[in-house]
Amino acid sequence: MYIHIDLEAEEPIYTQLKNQIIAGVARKDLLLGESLPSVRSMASDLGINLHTVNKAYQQLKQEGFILIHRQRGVVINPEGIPQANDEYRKNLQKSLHPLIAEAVCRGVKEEEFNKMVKAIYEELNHIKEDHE
Amino acid sequence: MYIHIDLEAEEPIYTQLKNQIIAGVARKDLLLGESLPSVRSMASDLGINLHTVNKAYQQLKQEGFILIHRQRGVVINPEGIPQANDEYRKNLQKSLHPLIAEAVCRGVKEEEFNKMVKAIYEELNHIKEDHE
DNA sequence: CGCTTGTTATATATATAGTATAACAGATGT
DNA sequence: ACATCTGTTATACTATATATATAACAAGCG
Repeated sequence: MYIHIDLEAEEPIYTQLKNQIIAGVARKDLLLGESLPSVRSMASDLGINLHTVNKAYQQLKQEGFILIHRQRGVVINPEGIPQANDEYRKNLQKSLHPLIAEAVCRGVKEEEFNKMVKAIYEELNHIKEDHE
Repeated sequence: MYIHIDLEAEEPIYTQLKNQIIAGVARKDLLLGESLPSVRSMASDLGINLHTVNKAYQQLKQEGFILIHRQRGVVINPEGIPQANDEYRKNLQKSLHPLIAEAVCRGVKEEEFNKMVKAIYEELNHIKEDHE
């Protein structure tokens, strides 16, 4: 899977990496059980430090997206990603609230907001060609 | 308007303050043209430093939520908040994307997501009692 | 004039982000 | 057995962001 890091962005590198892996899982560009590159080779590929990759991997592991076997490496959780629970929903609501508050101030109605959400859902559901 | 700061939260204080003011505008708890406390009195009220308040105010000014007159103080933009434009929509989409990607991974369908959005829109539209 | 306003300038402390090396420990391949 | 790959841990360093503490400046108002 192609991953692009913007070193100039204000978003931390490990966050960019995390989000792109999560997006890869969401759009099934990364399948359950699929391997990810080792911290060293991923770091080398992206031109960043291995600790930065490790930080992203550790958080993805903590959140249930990946499993890390001592020497077999890193794989997308073959059991699937832990489904939404109350704590997750609470946090999602907390993240969504300020975005919607500003949207309301700027005149974005619920229908338009829903259209943006729909567009993102559809983008993530696009069928990908099997390449390679 | 009541503002509550959590000093232990990972979210920066100036961000908490910004978001609560924006939410106040969204739910019309703060009206256009209404005054905000001076940086010093707001800082004193919240038990934080005046520079932290100033940072929040500067960003709110930059984003068009408030006007700052040299000595008359700080007011919610009487002309109204600048309406959504292409740049704002692009940024909103950028903020929304990772949230939805994770939601997809965790089995949150578009309908449930829309329900959460709807709940927040409704919370912001609740009519407030006029208290003083 | 004296007060309050926002503003600017330093200085300091702490935390986070990122990099650079180095070393350790477990599993694999030859 | 041995070298090699894996994740992991430790240390050190730089840079930036967050937050505080003082102090001073400049403009308007009563």
